[in-house]
Amino acid sequence: MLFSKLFGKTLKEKPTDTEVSSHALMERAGLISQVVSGVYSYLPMAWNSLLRIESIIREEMNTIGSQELHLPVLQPAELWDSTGRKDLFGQNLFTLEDRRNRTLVLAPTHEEVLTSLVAANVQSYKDLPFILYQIQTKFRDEERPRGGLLRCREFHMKDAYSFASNSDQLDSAYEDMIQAYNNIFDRCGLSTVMVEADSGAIGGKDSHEFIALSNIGEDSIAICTSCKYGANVERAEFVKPVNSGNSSNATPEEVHTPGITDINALSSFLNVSKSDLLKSMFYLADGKLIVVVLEGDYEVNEIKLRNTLNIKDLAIASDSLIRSAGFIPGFASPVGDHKDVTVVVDDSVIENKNYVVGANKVDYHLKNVQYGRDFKKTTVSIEIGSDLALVKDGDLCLHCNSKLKIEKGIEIGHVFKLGTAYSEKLNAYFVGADGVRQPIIMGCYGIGVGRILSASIEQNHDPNGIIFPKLIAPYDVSLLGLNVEQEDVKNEADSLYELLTSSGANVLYDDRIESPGVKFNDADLIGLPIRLVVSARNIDQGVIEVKKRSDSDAVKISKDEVVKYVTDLL
RNA sequence: CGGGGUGUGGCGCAGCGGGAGCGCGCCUGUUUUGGGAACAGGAGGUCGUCGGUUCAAUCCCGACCACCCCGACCA
Repeated sequence: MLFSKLFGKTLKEKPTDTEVSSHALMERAGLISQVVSGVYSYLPMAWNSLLRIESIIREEMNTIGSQELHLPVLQPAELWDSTGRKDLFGQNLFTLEDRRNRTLVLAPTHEEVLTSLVAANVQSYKDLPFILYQIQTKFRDEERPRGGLLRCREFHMKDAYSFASNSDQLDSAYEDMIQAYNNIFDRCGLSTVMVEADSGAIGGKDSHEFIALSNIGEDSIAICTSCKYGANVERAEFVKPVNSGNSSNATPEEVHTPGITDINALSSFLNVSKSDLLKSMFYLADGKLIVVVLEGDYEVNEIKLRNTLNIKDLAIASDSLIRSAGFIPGFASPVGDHKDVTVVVDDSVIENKNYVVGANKVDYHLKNVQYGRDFKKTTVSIEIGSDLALVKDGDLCLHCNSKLKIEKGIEIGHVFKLGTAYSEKLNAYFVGADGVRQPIIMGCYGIGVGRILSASIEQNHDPNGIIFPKLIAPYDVSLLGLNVEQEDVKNEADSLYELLTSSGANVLYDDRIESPGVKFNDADLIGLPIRLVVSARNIDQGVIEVKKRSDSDAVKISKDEVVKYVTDLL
């Protein structure tokens, strides 16, 4: 490719509306251009990269025996009603009407269409198992798109679905997929970790996310510093120490605590550790007031809370609501008789004794309070020992007791064992060897193609620009002709371009009449893996200068050997 | 959905009740040539939209829209 013909201009300055570096660099290097919030045009260089990423994905998907197909974006809304996901996606679902006033949706994902397609094509266990996948544009009306290609409203995603007649087949597809994902991210130059994930409202049992570590990421994960455990903080579990303190059965006693309304103040006022205090958090859950009780050094994990109680709408309760239920904010606790309130207790509270809790009376707390005797969980059918606490940095790993570390990252892949939730709703059944009709067991597996590009740039850049991993770079080589107005430079650069191109390299040849500084800076900004310099000075020495974008120094290679040298690096 | 910010040429920005400007980029010419060259000349803008105030609005007032950030939310 001749730089003089390349569509897409580089910019000297960072565009105003870009905050994260990958986004700014992609705009500056002329890779993408925003059309509206969360929607981008991919210019030729970005498109080259995305196609290379897609072909890596295809290779790895095909290697594990998946078949590619292509499903529509435009889908009838009723299909989404049949699984209840129209409501679940809610505002995030783009909907439109056709000329006959039929409501259609722009698909945010494809479980529904594919499962109904499969339902019509699978009758017997002999038809199973198999994996289907596609790379498709998806639409989600995100409330807050951000970070360029990191969170878009229109984006490319690879989605794969496995269909099995028994759980061994599902497990095996899941394992194959994990292996394929690791290969894909590896080849794309990404450093990722696989962690346990929350499987959400219609999820199955197992679910893992692939996270590209990055401090601009929107996901937080807890990783064990010693063993292999890692989980999204949404579901991360950790050791909750049992207090060794006194285990006497002292009776509750009021303590005067004037103006002490929060855990930190109470802890220092009474000179007891926060884990000896109980925190009562009030929520409005699907219209009902609930109080979550946990030790003072923990925060409520709202995802765990939602999952445990199967809550759809969850919000912090207002002070007025708390008061009207007979509690005093700041001095509230579940101790006492509270008919209309559901009490939910974190498992850390079950074993320990002699907590300090609010007295439901202004300026007073109670000490020597214990679960079971002085208050208990009410009504709801949760098992004792529900874990409702949010992991924090330094908590201990349940598996090896080492410290957990909290990291941020970008979710670039997600795998789920869906089970039979979709096949039951969409009537995708098969007849087993025993003659019994049963639902197909499913898994689903997504990868954000644009997110791979963004995350990869996020992990691979320096102050001068992008440092493209070699397998996903838009071109392999930047060939700079310095002062190509000089005939010998132009001839030399032209012929090197021909030689490299014919030996299989994808070369971006900077043939522009521009000063050397401009060319060096653009080459750094675009960040192709290898840079070659042809100049009068180098011609005199009979060499071509070769520099890897990731290295700081260049090497001089003789003209005759440079093509081999470069193609060996590819 | 709450809070904050910004809308002026392709990009980055300044400005101001009465001539729409600067830097970068772009075009032409001359000189230059290894890390964003110099000089000269030139093209390019309904100042986000609508309404109001005023003799006069890019500027003041109001509404709306768009975009960005923080939070909430998010298989």
